[in-house]
Amino acid sequence: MTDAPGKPRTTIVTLSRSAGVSTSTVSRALKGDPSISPSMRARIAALAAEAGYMPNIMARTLSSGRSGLIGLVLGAASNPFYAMLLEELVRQAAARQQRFMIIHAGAGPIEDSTAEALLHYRVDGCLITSADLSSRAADICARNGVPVVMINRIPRQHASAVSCDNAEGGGTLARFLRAGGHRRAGILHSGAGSSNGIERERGFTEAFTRGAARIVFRFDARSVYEGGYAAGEAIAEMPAGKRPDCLFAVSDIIGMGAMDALRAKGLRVPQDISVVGFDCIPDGARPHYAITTFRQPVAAMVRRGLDLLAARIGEPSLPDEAVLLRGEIVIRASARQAAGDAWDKAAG
Amino acid sequence: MTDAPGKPRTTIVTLSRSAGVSTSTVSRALKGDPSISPSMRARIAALAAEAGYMPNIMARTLSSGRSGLIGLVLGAASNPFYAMLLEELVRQAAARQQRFMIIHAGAGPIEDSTAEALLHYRVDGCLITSADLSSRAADICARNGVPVVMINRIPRQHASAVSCDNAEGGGTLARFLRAGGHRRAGILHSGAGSSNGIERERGFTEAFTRGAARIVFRFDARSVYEGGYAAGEAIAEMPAGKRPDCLFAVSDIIGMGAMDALRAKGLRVPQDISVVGFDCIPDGARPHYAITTFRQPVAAMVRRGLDLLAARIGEPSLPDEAVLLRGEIVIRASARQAAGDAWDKAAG
DNA sequence: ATCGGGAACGCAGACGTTTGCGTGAAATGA
DNA sequence: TCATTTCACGCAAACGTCTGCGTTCCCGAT
Repeated sequence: MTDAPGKPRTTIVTLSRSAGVSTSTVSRALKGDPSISPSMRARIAALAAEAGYMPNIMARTLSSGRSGLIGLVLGAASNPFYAMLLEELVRQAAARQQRFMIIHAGAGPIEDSTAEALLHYRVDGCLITSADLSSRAADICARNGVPVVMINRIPRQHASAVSCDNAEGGGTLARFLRAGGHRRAGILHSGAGSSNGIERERGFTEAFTRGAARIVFRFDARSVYEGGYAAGEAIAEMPAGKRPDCLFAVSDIIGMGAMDALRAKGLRVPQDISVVGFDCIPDGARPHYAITTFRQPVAAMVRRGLDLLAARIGEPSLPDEAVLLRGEIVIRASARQAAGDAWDKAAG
Repeated sequence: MTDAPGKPRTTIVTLSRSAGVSTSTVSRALKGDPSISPSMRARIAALAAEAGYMPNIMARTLSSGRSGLIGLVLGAASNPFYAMLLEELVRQAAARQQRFMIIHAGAGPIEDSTAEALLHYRVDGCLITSADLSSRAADICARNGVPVVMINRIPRQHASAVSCDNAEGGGTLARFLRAGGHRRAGILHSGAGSSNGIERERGFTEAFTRGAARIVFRFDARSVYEGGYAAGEAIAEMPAGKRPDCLFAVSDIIGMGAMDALRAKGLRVPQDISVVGFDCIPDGARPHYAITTFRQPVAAMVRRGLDLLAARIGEPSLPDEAVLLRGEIVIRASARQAAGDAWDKAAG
């Protein structure tokens, strides 16, 4: 079965024999069952440590139904935001003794056979982080009673979700731009498939369009740098009078593309046109971009997401829940702002 | 145990009963054992499909010792190269009916408890993609007979590896730069901990330093954008006569940082100084950078890596193997080149 | 002296698959 | 026609852990 040479992995049975007790006692002792005497518990713990005992999770899963495995659907890695999210997820999950099984990574659609793997492995729950609205994995989970939590996404039926308050973020950015004297905004969105983008744009538009201020330009940048770049080129082509005086990109990566295109065409950012983004990805902090943006509270989002999932794994009948976390504006050099600190006060 | 309400998951036992045969027959029929008659096989397959049967991998693992899970150690996601790698890995693994369990992601060290999870879950093998030389996970695997394959890394003891021919890549870049008339090179390396960087630098130096050409500058850019930026600033400070006339960054991300810094300080790339990188990450193709680089054959590397691993899972006694794949230079605008197509000929 | 009641463990079945050995029956060869 | 294969399938023992029920022993309270 395993490697022929004589290493009979130490198991609970091995331990029970060398301790002269039953396997059930060993099992219970190892997980701190109060019905085992402290002395016995200590003795078994010592034995286990000495023998280098490693529990066989597969066996545990088979017996108890709990695998400690969480299915993970990851968004397009071309957006550094998901890289951030991934690292934070893995870190926090490990601290909770949970591991991720990757179901999918990338922009493409999820094949059925892939999504079903999630059932084969009896994952305890499933985490979906993808702005993409359609998700086969979520359906399969829902049909089979596997709790689903979405991070960075608006909840769908049969799923809990935690995301940043996208509308509020868009609104904050809009107020900042207005305070900086901008009245003609362009919006670089990411199509109808992205729930985040839709919310951000809604919040922005509502807060921006007061008085004479209006949205004078919209462009579908598809959540990729190239899309933003194309938008920037289009804007640069416009006659100076028609051009927006500021740009709201629903994600930093788009905004960065736009900035590069504008500059390549000879326009100055922020002197000729201001640009703000969303997400606060590390790349946006580089001096070359220094993009003003809205930071999503990634660590907190991950923590709440994992909490939500853990709760539903423990008690599957819990109702779906959507939590919105507040982010914060990060002011950098890519957008002109009002003189003095008027904004600081207004921001409260 | 599972959800109380009446859904008794269809198992092999269920199927065996409704088919009126033994469980062993069902098991064998489902996996195409030739000792089962075609008619029986068809009948059982139909039954399984109809009942929506899903094998319980945990039970299979317990019995057969093979989990179909591969442990994955991922490098720092701040380098987009690993994002590329991840997507390709997940895609190809899924096609082979294999899944990844994430052991670690990011730059930080791997905790022991994390690495041991890999034993708890009885992973069939382990894939390590990280330029970082030290790796706790590899040791643990080696000690427990779990095959290890490293991608994008020089092999260590007890591990197979597949990587791009880094030295050859460095050499190619060096010859390209020489052909472009450069004689004073600066090298932006990533410290002694990166086996890739070391090889790339070695190959570059050997090919570049002929005749009057020499390496006039070295800088540890730690594989991050900021490191490259710092290097660029340092170079811009140098008196014009002392400055290198070209820069070899052992990874694109470093080179991009350097380019931004040089330009911010008023130097022109490539007019004042040429810059070449390594990896061919998508970001480097952006018009703003257009960095000349060396493309690693990622898809092929992943394929060979998975092959290597599969072979060793099947036959653990196979000796370690190191495979080097040839990459190709990608010429863009960040480096001056010789007039005409002299290079094309010389490259062969 | 009897009884009720924890405390501390042991028994044994279950979880769902896999697999080494059978074992009848049909097919083959002489 | 009989011995020998080959075919197709069944038996049952793992795999390692969990857990619902006992069972024993010891104590303090009647």
